[in-house]
Amino acid sequence: MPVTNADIAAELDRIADLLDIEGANPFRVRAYRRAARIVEGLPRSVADMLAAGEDLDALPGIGKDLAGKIAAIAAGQHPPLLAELEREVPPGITALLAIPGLGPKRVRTLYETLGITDVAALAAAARAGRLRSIPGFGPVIEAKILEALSRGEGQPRRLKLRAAEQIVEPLLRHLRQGRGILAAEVAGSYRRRRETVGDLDLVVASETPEAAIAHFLGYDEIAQVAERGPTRARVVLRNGTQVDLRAVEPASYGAALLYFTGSQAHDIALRRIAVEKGLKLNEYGLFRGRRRIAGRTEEEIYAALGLAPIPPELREDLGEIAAAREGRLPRLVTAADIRGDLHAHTDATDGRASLKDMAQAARDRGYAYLAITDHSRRLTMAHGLGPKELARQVAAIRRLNATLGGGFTLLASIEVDILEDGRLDLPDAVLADLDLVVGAIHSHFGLSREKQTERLLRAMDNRHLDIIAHPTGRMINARPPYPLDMERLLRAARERGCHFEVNAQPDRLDLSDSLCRLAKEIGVKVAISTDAHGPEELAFMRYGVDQARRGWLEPDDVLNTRPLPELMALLRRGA
DNA sequence: GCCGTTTTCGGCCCGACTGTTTTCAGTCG
Repeated sequence: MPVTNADIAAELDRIADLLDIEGANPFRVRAYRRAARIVEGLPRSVADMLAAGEDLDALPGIGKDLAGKIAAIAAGQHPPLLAELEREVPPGITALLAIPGLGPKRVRTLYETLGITDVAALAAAARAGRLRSIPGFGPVIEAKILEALSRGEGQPRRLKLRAAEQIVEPLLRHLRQGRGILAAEVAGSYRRRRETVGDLDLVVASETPEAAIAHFLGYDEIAQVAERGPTRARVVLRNGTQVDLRAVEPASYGAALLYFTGSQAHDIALRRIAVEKGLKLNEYGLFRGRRRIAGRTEEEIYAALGLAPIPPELREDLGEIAAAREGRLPRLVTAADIRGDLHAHTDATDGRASLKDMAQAARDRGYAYLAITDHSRRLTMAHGLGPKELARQVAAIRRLNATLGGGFTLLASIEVDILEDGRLDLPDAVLADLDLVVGAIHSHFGLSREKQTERLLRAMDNRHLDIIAHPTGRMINARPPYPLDMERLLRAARERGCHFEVNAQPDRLDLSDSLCRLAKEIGVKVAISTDAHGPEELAFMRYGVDQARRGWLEPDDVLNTRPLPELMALLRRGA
């Protein structure tokens, strides 16, 4: 079993947790956590980078020591530091940190006074009323722990972005109706458009922050108020989502938005810049001494720090600050740049709408083209098309195009199955008649990394294949990506003139943000496609665009920002 | 543990809220 970047990040987080519980230097703990986030966000596997002879300590935030430990973990070794920590602190104890209200200090106290090392022992002690007598604890904390345990907390639950949106929209409507609320926005990872969000962070501007808090607390979906103060409240909604609201005066709104949008690493980096300039940055503004020199908008704060305004999607401390300082931030792709969709199904296979309805919906969105990519025959459960059925569909598409007019074109295409050995599921002669060919893996997810990579390489050897759809097969919160050598695949794609998809289904978002960035670095253009199975799913485009933006993609990096003739010229058959 | 056209040692972002405290530690983001 290869050691993935996620595995390495988890080990680094475990070291950080154990060090934290031991009472180590907090900056040392932070270094491990920061390294975990860096490794997690790398587009390429650490194992590959090491095999290529790259120095991990070239990454900002990773020095010689951490580079050595990461290499050891990647090689499947147990770092001596971790072994040592596990001798001193029972390793299972880190699970207690996931319980709200329990941090490293209290967890350590629980261990030292009552010998508690796991959730079951904690629950037993709390039920027996033994926590309240520990110094620093009391009856209220004991009750809160019991309540958290009864809610089954301890396992952080992250919502997919689309689910979060459905919670956010009515909540924002409620807030914006509040008297004296001048602006309201969702910040946090939601605003950065991460594929999943933990909790929701709201920021409102009001001359009377306390009244704004009171209005927020009147929202009828609130199940429990966990905290409330004059400028901040924290609640849990009926559906279990935690929502934090921060209310500030308009002069601080930009500063508060900046602070609560994060990421934390981005915020810390900005504050360091402020300190270097003899300034102080907090959620109320940017200050020289006691005088506020910026705060009403994010833009004026960035400007005062000598930075171009940084779009929320880039705020991960992954190079955006240097780019903003040097005036080389990307001009990110937007939904308005998209001219068409290159992956959609109809009721000929597993879609829900007719060819005509899908065409109509795409045209109504202002698109110039829509590729119809039904499944091929191998996918029997989706009633995949064989050569004859496909020929009939192609003829129907040509006929429909003759009647549609208005600068809109349906493209005859297919989502052809990539078989276990890398061959495509339809004969070349059939594929040659199509406008473009999208290929995808739908079976044999369990192949070794080597075999899965070879499979896709072989598929790309077929010159009819234009785009690899949902390249890693991952399903967010449900199925990990199958192991692939993505760097090798992207380099091969560039050589062959093949392209990769950013599948915009909110459950997929595949390529991910960091893989988008890798594709751009290697020079492979991507198609942002919805894989719509009905007209309404054409609207998923914006989720794909969001991921592409997180991956630093500009309009030129995206195939379907182009008018049809330019698009066709970029495909292999046009070359 | 990281990092440095001020530094290779001595810094490291900043504040709100809670509960348990008689003035503040712990947690959280």
